[in-house]
Amino acid sequence: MQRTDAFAGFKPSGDMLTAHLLALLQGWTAYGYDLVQRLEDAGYGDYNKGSIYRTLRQMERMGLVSSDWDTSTEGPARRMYTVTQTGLLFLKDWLTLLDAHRKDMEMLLGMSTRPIEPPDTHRSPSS
Amino acid sequence: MQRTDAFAGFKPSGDMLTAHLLALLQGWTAYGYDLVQRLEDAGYGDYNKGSIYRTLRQMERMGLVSSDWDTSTEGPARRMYTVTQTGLLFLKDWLTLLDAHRKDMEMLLGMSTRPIEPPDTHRSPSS
DNA sequence: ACGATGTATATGCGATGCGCATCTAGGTGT
DNA sequence: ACACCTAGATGCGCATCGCATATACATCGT
Repeated sequence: MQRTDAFAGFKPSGDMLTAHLLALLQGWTAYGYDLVQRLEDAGYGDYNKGSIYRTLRQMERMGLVSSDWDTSTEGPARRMYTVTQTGLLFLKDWLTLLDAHRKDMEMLLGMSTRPIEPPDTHRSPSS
Repeated sequence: MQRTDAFAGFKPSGDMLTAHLLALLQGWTAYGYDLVQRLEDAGYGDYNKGSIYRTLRQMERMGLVSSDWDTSTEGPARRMYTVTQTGLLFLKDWLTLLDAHRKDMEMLLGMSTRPIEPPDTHRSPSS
């Protein structure tokens, strides 16, 4: 997390990448290279190629997906990933957390999603 | 990110903590100890005490907040934080990103926010 | 036969982030 | 003198991540 100005070059990763991958995998099996390209083409964040492979393996260690090799196609073997029930629960929990966080934000920012305007001068009522 | 089962003991941090702190600071000044307690009491995630102080300093390095010492009160001096315009922009961008991510998720999960049910047996139509 | 290119996965390195525990230090009460 | 509360900060060890690079199989052109 070190986008220089406000979010310039933000690269989501970690939990967000995990969520993206789980969502892409939900209902189908897929392999890494395909996911890399789909994330790239669809413009869902510009993730790092290596991070995607590593995150998939990590997700497997966490039990969110399972994998096995597919040698039936031409070209190099593909590691096919399938979402587990734990993975689906994780995805559900992630969305729940997102909503809770969003609600927290709205609460803290004044009960409504009014746009945030930078004040010309900030007040400081000092506790 | 290594909650064992689905999200057990999830501790949001990084961007989420930054967002929480910015939201708490928006419109007022505050100091770390106060923020620690407010986050704790309000149940906005159970953040680590040390992480909060370090995140605040990091936010300052990023230009999201500015700080100066307050020695006017009794007790040890307090480092008072104030949100900058960059901080407000960051907060706005964060919420925009959250919404975009949420929309991505809905899109990928089938155009609706239908609850995700773990299937009793998962299908694998293979590519 | 052989090198270039495309497909597919993985890892080493250096930097950063974070949880946990601990430390410093001032102030208050007994 | 001592315990306790307030307030902020740091050292250690581990995980994460971007970037670059490595490995390997297959296809195509010459």
